[in-house]
Amino acid sequence: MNEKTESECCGVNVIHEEIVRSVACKLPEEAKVEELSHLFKMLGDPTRIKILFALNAAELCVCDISALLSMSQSAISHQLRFLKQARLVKARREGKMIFYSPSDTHVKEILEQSITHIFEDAEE
Amino acid sequence: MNEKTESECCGVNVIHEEIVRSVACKLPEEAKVEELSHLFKMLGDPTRIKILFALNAAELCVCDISALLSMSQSAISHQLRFLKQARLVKARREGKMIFYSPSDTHVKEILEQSITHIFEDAEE
DNA sequence: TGTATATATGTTCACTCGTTCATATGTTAT
DNA sequence: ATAACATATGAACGAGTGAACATATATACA
Repeated sequence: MNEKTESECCGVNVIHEEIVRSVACKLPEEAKVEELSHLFKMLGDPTRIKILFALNAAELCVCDISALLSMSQSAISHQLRFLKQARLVKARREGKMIFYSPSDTHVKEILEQSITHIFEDAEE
Repeated sequence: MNEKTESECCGVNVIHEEIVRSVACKLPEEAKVEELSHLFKMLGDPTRIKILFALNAAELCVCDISALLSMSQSAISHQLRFLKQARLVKARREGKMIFYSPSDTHVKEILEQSITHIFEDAEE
């Protein structure tokens, strides 16, 4: 159990040392990985996905989204907070209401590209 | 609290009924939303993202990934199982070892596009 | 000032999920 | 057959999180 190479790090034998070393250089920095996974965590919830799709179709207030998705105002507000913190949506106040809209077009593109992925999977 | 429109569904007043109705038609089906969120859940973990980046750089066996990420073989194997179930990676047996690689290029594109999103956010 | 409305937030609960430990499966070599 | 190795899997523990309830803030209007 101890005949491993010098690049050991966790008690596991490295089978293809050179390849592992070259791949290690190509991995993105930890901070970037964290940001990425956080973005995907935000997208990894059905409610938030529906909200994003809805906002891509039209600017909406919290109450409208609640009605649209048949969910409580509180639940929607909580999710919008997360989406806002993740800079996926932006808010605009108009009197008593606050209207939400996508903060940029990247999310929409990511969603569309992901749908493509699912489609092609289903067809194979 | 009861003067809502006929399109009520959860006890919330619908402010902009027409808009809500038009947006409702544009929402993807529930099944598709579930698939999407499941895909993003798979991407919403730093370990899995690193694995995907690594596999995009080179075909690797479990042991190599373990060494690369300084994590136990069991942990990597579990994550690979999820990624395989989600059809994000595929496996190829060669003797005692099993080599993993991306199942298609969509994931790579999604990852790259998402990095772009993060980059532009950081620059603003 | 009051009340009503629209949204935000704090707390709690239940559940999901990533990790670890121990064990099982499958392959190669002896 | 047995032993060694690479990987898979089952069980359990702990952290994270979505939703619901109650409450707080903010705006509009009387």
